[in-house]
Amino acid sequence: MDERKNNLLKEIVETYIKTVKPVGSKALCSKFNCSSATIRNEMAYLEELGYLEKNHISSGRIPSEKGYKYYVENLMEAEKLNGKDMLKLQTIFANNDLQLSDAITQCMEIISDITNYTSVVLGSNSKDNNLRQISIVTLSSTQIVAIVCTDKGHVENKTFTLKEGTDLKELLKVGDLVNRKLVGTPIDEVSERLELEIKPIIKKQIRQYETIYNIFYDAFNDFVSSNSNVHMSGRTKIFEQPEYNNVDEMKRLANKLEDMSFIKRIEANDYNDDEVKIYIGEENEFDSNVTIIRKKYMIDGEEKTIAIIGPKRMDYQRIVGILNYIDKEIEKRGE
Amino acid sequence: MDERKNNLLKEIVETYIKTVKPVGSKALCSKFNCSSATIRNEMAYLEELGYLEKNHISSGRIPSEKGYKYYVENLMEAEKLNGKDMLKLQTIFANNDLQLSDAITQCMEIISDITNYTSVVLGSNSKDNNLRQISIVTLSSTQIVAIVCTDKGHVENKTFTLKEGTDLKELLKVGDLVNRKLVGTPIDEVSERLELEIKPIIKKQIRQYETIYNIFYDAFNDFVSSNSNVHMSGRTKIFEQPEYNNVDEMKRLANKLEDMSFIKRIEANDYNDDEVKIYIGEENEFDSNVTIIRKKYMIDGEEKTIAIIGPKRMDYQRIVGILNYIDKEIEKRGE
DNA sequence: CTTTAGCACTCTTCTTATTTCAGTGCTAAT
DNA sequence: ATTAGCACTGAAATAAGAAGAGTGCTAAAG
Repeated sequence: MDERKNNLLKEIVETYIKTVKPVGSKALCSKFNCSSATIRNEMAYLEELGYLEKNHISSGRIPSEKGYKYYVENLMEAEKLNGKDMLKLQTIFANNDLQLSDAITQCMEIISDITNYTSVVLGSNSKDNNLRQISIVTLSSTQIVAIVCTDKGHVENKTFTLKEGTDLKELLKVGDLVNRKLVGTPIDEVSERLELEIKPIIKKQIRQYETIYNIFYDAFNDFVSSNSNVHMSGRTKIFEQPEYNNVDEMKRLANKLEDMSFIKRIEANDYNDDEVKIYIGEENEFDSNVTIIRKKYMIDGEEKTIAIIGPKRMDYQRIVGILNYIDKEIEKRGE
Repeated sequence: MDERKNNLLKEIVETYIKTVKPVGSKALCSKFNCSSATIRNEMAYLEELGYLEKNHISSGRIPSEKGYKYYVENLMEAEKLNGKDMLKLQTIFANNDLQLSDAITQCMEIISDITNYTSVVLGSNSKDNNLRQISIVTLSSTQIVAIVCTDKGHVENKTFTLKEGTDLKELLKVGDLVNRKLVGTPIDEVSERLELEIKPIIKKQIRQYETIYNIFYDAFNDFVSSNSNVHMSGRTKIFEQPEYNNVDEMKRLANKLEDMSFIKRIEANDYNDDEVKIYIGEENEFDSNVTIIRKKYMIDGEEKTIAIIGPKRMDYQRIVGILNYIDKEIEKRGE
């Protein structure tokens, strides 16, 4: 890979990102001061290495996933934030009355708007949350709400309709007991400790212990399986991208963007550093026909992942620039 | 409209619902024991009345919106629930451990699955909710969660990052004050009373009254504009319907199904009885190319609307049957 | 050894024409 | 009131052709 080959690949990737049309040899002559034949020779070589692909034998070249990856890792220039983009985001962060998490939400909205990509903010997994408090709010003699709050600030609630004659005082008493005994417990261990530590106690003291036990059990169980900790912006924006402008692709993507089991895959397992991470096509577990760029942040005391979902020929520079800019703004807030 | 004309219209509507293909005169001969010419005469008459339409001059007929409406109001037989449908729903309601609202959610999932329509459960408007309780949960010296709960069992929460040195005790004190003074207030009047009744008091007693006041103000304000009270199932199922099987329709619908300002229109203003209501095409405010069938229910003490969104040639009988069946099951529970 | 002009070849896309077919409206006869 | 018959319409499918962008390869030039 001599310098010209690098430049050529860079040029091809960047024009393809802009035009979405296979790049032919003629169009590149002027930029490289040589004939189309020379370009074709180089292209053939890049294709042999697996960086370029053809749709059919006589079409122009498009970057392969490997090509994008090489581009991102070796060729892409240090991202510089587009002035217009920055301006729009600045006005949001400038508003200091806004809670950080709200500012982020608004940001993602803007980003989806100006880029036509879909963006997701994923909160920390319920595993990393410990019980902070459970409150029982009574609505009537047969209706209550159980509200569970974790140390990361997640709140889940569930309304219960009780059997006529259930003793609310007993219910509240058990609530207090849970608060005294179980605060600090990881959310997904609460069920177990409820069974082992709370049940034996209330079995003796509480008449309708089974009904009441089930309420607490349900309240926590819903929490673990809940998905309230995901915020998506511009879910349909990605459909503006030409690669998805056909019925089958749209359906496929729309379905995945609805399905929590897919959304959860956006946050991968091997996730232990602070850099912007780029997952191109097959590299990501969400969908092999998209690229996901993501980064983690500390937002209002909680570790969150922001991910941008776009086509494989996503505007990498721009998105990396934006994500790093957000980082800076968050740091400013922290001071 | 003599009997034959009625039967003809009914037949046309029902075959079109099944086949999604314009209905020609020949296909109906055998059913009516007459020639296609006779059918054509009758069809021409029904078209003149506005019940039928043609795609082009020599195509078969499809029902117009007026035609569907006439069908629904005059021709459709008393809905009878399909046995298979009932069976699937029965098993859900049979599980008495399930809270009613959860059963409903599961139901909607099933309904979307078996019909390929989208379904929505809309909770009551925030206007109808009164403050039941606000809790302040402290997470750290600079982080708190404000949790607002209404008498209908809605819960909203918001995490706040406080300025270093904010007095948490004072914050909690104001929380108590709000609970003492404002419980029972309609949610959308809370802001006003906060300003008029709470602010003057804390202005005297609390040092950082402005910061603290803003927290409460924000917590309630978010509540009013929130949309957590909507649950949608099978958002993408409707795309299986052939009428939306093209890129433009899909985009249009997908956008509307994302947009709260459209979703809210599903629950109309003139909404004061218990019957199943059917809004065909232009009749509904959500989208002129769909039909919305909806009904209101009392679910866990709250009035909720269930709406099914499908094409104009929706299977009216089936959906009306299902919605009425749900009603019966809810009543059973109430006993 | 690298570059390039030239040319045959491939494949897509667009346009146009042709055919087929389902279905209609109208007329005149039953 | 019904129906057979027929001309007519428009959609959909198929085919054929032309244009165009782009390639690979060869042989000559630098």
